[in-house]
Amino acid sequence: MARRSDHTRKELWRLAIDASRKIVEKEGLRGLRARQIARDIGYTIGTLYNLFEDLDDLIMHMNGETLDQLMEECSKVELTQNPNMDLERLVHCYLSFTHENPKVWNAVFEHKLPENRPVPEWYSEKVSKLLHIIERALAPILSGRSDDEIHQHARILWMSLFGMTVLEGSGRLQEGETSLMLARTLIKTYIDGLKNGPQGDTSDQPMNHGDVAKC
Amino acid sequence: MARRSDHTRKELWRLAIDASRKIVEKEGLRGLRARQIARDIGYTIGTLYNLFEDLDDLIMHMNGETLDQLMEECSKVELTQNPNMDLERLVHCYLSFTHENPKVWNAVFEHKLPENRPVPEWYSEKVSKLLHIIERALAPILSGRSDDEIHQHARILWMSLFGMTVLEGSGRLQEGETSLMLARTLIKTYIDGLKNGPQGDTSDQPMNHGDVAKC
DNA sequence: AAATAAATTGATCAGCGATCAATTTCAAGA
DNA sequence: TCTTGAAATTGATCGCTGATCAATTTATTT
Repeated sequence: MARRSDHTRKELWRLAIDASRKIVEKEGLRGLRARQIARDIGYTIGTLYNLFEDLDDLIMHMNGETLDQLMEECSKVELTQNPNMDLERLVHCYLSFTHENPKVWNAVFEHKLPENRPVPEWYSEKVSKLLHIIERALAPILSGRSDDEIHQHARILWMSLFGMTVLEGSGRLQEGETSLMLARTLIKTYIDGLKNGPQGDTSDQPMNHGDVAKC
Repeated sequence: MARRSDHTRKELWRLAIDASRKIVEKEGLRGLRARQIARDIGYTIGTLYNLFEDLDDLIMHMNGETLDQLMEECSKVELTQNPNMDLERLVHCYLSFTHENPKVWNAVFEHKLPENRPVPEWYSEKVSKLLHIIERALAPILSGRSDDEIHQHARILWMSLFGMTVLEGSGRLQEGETSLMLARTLIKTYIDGLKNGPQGDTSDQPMNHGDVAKC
């Protein structure tokens, strides 16, 4: 009963990813099954494997779209030249998104490619673009410093936020604790540190990797 | 061929967890199979399921022991009253551990309990103990502030570090970028922010959860 | 020695991701 | 309009997986 003209390859791709997202929304990444996806879109497993290399591939594309969506939201934040305010808004945006799509967002970091399988370039690029927004917001405060340094601080904030949402997503926050609260305090404190910190004392900041000391 | 007196329950428990750790060290959490564990310890699956509720239970215990080990390492760090130095040392300790046991450490956050299955209390307690070390190191700098606030800052730093190691573990760091570098910069900047930050402007810090603003 | 409790086995189940020969569909060429 | 070949689709099939549980074996208690 092949039905080649029911849907184009692109349409099928959309159907599959949308169906996957819906499953993940309900059941989490753990509940995602190839057979269920196929059933939901009215095709068989074989077709699914004609569209995607394997489930990992499908998940990467689903997560990639999640990053796209977050990117789109964050792009709506108009940057002033006030890093405090800009970052506050970006954080709001970020956390609103993760709160509205908790399971889908969790899937982004819950999923791990098998050993020795590299993260596709197109995926890394999506992450880079998100980082670039933070960099632009952070830049005014670091006008005197190198691009590398700005980049590093942006990444630190990004990773920190990331850590919060990971722990929030796995239910590790405490009673009355919100990632929004935590993130606000982080941003505020970190920016204070950037503003007021001893700029001279950065002797070993650039490039001393490798020599991780023993405890 | 039941061999009740070959090993006590506790010995079997040890064997199983040690075998699991060895598998994870080599293959990562993805490669952990009940049958393989059973084979490695010279028993059958049935026995494994007599020891643990299910694989999730076993993994939780394995990860719990990983937290214990990290705790033990961090406990060796003698705290001076210099937060900068103390945290630097703790971070070294933390990152040394994660670098020496990358896959085992990854398993701690890669694993997720099924929906609606709460994190066991004994597990959360292990995390709390680790946090408490950071709190103690951070306390001198925040002598004037409430315990809650100290606690919050400690948790923020913990979660931030966590985020870095997660991303490092999944190979998302850049060329020439080390979590040690990033963590150092984070700690330094954050502590600067705590020292020099506008202490009066903490109006909305305690308790305003719930109202996550729209983007 | 008998009875009881605990540990251990391994066949078994339902389900999984993945594969691939066979089939069906569609579009292009004669 | 008929033929042909490429692409899409199917579904049976494979080798796994985590989990279950009646039957068996062992150790302890009475």
